[in-house]
Amino acid sequence: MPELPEVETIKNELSPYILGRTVTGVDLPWEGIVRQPSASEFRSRLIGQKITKISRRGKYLILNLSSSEFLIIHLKMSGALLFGNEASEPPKYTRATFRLDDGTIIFFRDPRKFGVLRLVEDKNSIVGELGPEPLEANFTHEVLAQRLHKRTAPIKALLSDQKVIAGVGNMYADEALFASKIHPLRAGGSLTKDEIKRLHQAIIEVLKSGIGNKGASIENYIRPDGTLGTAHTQFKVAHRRGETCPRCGTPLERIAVRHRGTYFCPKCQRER
DNA sequence: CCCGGAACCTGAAGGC
DNA sequence: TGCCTTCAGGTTCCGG
Repeated sequence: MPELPEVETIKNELSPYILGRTVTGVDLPWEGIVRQPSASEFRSRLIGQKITKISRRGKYLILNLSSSEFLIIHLKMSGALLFGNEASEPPKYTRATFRLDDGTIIFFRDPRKFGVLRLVEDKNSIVGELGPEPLEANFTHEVLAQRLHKRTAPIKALLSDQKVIAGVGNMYADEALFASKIHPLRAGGSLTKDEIKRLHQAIIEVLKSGIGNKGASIENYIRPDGTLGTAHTQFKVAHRRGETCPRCGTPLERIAVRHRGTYFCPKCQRER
C-alpha cells in the first residue's frame, strides 16, 4: 500500500511522461473516485490544462495546472498510476483515464475504490494540516519530541497519524519502531529523549531505504511502468508473519493497534 | 484538543 | 467444490 516512498517513486517515474503535457481527455469509468468538484465539472475544468509541476506532500500527489488549480491524487490502499498509449488496454479496475496531448495515457487503477481525485484552487485546503515532511531538514528530533509531547496514544498510532508526521503508514511505522527498539504500544509521550532521537533517525533511514528500493510491493503497489518495487525484501518485521527476528531470532509477534496489523520483536522492543 | 472505533470498499484467504 | 466469514488499511467522521 502506498506510503511516502511509494508515492515518491510514482512521482519520480511519472514526471517525465506528464510534465509540460496538456490534458486532452478524461474518462471516469467509476465517477465515485472524484471527491470534488462534481465529476462533470472535474472533467471540463481539467481538459485543456497543462501540467506545470508535480510534487508530493505526505502521501498526496500534487499536480500544478496552468489554470493555477491543483489536481490532488491520493492512492489510499490499492491505487496505482500506470502509463500507456492509445494502443493500451485499460487495466482491470481502471477508475479514471487521463489522455495527454502526445498520446500518453495515464490509468488510475484501484481495485478497492478507496482512491481519491480532487481538483482544487487552494492546495492547503487538503494538505495544509499535515505534519512535517520527515525527509526535510526542518524535521529534527526536537520537532518530533514536541509533536509527541504529552500524547497518551500508542506510538504506533501516532506515527501513522498524518497530522503528527506526514507520509508514514503502517509498514514503515513498524520498521522504524523495530530499528529504534521501541514497543509499538508505548505511549507517545512516555518516550525518553534518547528513544526519540533513535526513532527520528530510524524514520529517516527506513523511508530513504524504501525510496532507494523504489517502494514496497505489498498488496497492490506497482510502479507506473508496471514493474514492482523491492523495499519489502528489506523489511525486518513488517508483514513478516510467522518469521523470526533478524537480530535475535525470537519469533515475531503480530498484534492489532487501532485495528492495524502491527509486527514487532517482543525481545528487542520491550514494553518499558 | 485528544483518543478510539466505525465506515468506506472488494479481492484474497481461511473455515466448515 | 462452494458458500460464508474475516481480513487488509488510509482517511474521515463521530461520540465520549
